Amino acid sequence: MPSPTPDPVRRRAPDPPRRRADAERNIEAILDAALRRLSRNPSAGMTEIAKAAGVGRVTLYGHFPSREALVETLFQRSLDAADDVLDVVDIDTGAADEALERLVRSSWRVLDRHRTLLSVALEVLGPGGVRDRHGAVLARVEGLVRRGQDEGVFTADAPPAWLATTVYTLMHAAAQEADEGRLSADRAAGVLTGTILGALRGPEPEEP
Amino acid sequence: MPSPTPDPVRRRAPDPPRRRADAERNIEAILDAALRRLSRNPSAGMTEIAKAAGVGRVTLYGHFPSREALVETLFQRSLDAADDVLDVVDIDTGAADEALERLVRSSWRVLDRHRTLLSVALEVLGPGGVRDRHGAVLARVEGLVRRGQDEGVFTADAPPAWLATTVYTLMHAAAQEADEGRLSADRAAGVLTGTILGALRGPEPEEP
DNA sequence: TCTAACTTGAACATGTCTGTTCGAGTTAGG
DNA sequence: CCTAACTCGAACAGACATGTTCAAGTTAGA
Repeated sequence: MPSPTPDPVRRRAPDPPRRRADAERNIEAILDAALRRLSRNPSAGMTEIAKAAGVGRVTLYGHFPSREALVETLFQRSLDAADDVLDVVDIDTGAADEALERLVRSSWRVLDRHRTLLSVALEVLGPGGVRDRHGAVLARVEGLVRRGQDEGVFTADAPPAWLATTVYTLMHAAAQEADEGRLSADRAAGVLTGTILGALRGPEPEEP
Repeated sequence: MPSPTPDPVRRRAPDPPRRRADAERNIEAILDAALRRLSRNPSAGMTEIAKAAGVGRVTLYGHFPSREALVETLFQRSLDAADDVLDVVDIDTGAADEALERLVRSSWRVLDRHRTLLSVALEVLGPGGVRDRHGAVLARVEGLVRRGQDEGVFTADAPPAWLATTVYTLMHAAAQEADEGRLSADRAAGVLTGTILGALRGPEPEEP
């Protein structure tokens, strides 16, 4: 049987089906490699991923019964990671614009790895749950935006959902630009937060 | 011979190899359909595109010898269209922020259709020329940004290339949000220009 | 009207991707 | 050290995409 033990992680359930150490290690290697390869090339195949993980193709299928299952796990992991960041950054404390700056500075780099993953998930898993699940994490940012609007530090002329998308989008863009060397890594963080804060502030109204 | 006449357009050369009217019509239909299908699903195949264009698969191959050739034509067309917009919008006239607002309002909708095309071109044509050719049109926006910085209406704390990317990225995002109904079409233009102008203005410095 | 240009479905060769199975070899861990 | 867990290459089946060819039908346009 190529199948080592039941299944790897699914959803937020650790569900630890005592696996051997090497299996555990390989699963990790596979997920890492998959994330890397898929964000570079969204149509990377199982063979390519297995090779990048330094693992046989059969082993890959042993842990993930299908490409879809692999993408699903990857996607869920990505969402969990985002959730963790939002927890750790303590999004509800302090002035909204300062909380946002903390958020941006702490996670724009990580977001890079996950930037193409959303489109892959959309293609493989279908728009069904994907939109909603991704929307759920965006909603947390949206909450922060709304708080900022109440505090008067963000413009109230734009819908919070749009401003949340703006944050997300610009973080992606900065990560990509930095990744391709068009934005120097050390200036990136400062420039990005400046741009985002400006965007959320909106255009200054001419008349009071 | 399934091949009607030489080739369809290539590059900026109209090169009109007298085609019959129906051929001309079909080519147009194919390009339209391809743009539509590919931006919805980047890995759409020739069969899918042909069907969407209401044309036989053989006819499609008659006009475009390969999928790559089709994407290439599509990509070039897209660049040409962008260039035309930049011409028509008269980017070098008036205050920089006003010129930018004209640009955004006139083309954010069109950009929607072309949003996924860049990634398709990257995958099919390779990063080689694609980056440069796309960069060339971005450079024109960058020029406008630089002018705005000189005039003092845009922040000088961020590199012009980054601000140009910001404009491009936010236009994409708005088009997508509007496309999926999360941003009402009538408010979209105003909200988007507000966000972009704010982003280019940057964060207000606390002290003078 | 007459012809060359054009379109078309079917069928084909080729290739790549996905999953699966087999059989034999490693390795973790009690 | 012994066994169950795990890995791996090779080889398979099926699906699907790309191009090509063929032979017969339509249609534009002079």
